[in-house]
Amino acid sequence: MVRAPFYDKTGVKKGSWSVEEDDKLRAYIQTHGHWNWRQLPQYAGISRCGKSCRLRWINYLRPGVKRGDYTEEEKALIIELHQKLGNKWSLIAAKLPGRTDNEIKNYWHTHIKKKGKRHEFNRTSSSQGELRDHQEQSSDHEHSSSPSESSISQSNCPSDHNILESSPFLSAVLNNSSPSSTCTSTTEYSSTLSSPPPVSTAFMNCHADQGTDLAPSSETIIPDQDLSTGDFWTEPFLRDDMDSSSSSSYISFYDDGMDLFYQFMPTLQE
DNA sequence: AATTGGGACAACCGCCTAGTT
DNA sequence: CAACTAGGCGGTTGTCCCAAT
Repeated sequence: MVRAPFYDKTGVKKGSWSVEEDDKLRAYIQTHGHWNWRQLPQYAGISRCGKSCRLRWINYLRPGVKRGDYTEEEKALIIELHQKLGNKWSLIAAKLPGRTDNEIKNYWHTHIKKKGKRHEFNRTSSSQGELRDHQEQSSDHEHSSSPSESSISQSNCPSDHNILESSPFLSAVLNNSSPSSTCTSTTEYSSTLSSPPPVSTAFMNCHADQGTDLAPSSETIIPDQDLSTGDFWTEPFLRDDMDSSSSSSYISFYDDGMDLFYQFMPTLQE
């Protein structure tokens, strides 16, 4: 299920995370916050790239991440929000406490989309010759989003109320449209949790830890030794409290012929 | 019992955007 | 204003698990 650990040519570890790595990352972030993802692995003593650390923290290690089966409310909400937002997984995740965009994305691709295709197939095989061309198009070009598909979606997709009215939970969540009203998206969570210590404190903490378990290993590159390369080792102590999730307006779009799926969505709620 | 094919999901990759210089 | 950097997002891949054959 996970990729076997290996080291790339630059010495960066890839693949599945070990318990030890998880512990190091968790301990470091809980102590210092993630003041700079790219430099964090150096100080945490992890041979990973910053992106990998960020992903691991956001999706698995940070407190409050919910694992396991989805509730009926969550399933319905995912469907509903995907209908509204398209593949904006981070926005969808923002409405699902404890769920991450990656997890929702996986869930969608494995569970819901599959269901939708089944319904689509049943409908195709039962009759509806006029839809055949469109459906073949949908399956052959999964990421197309033609105007014709959108128009079909607009005219035939079920009302939001089908779901909303069936679930007080959904109503409550969806009616609360303010991005700042919840703190569940990856972006928002990092904004709130990661408020780093004051710069000087963070700096002192990091260097005070050089001799501890949290210090970089002797093999790791100390950032200020490598400034001449002109790469990302620049200003390390930046605030990380920008909230980008609320700034991006999105254009609702649908892929994979999902508009047809939405036609049958009410029947998927069982 | 062995094989196989699909499901599930953790992780990676590449691109985009916002902020900074 | 252009170039650069970091963070974030969405798409895709790799691999384990398990049911079907």
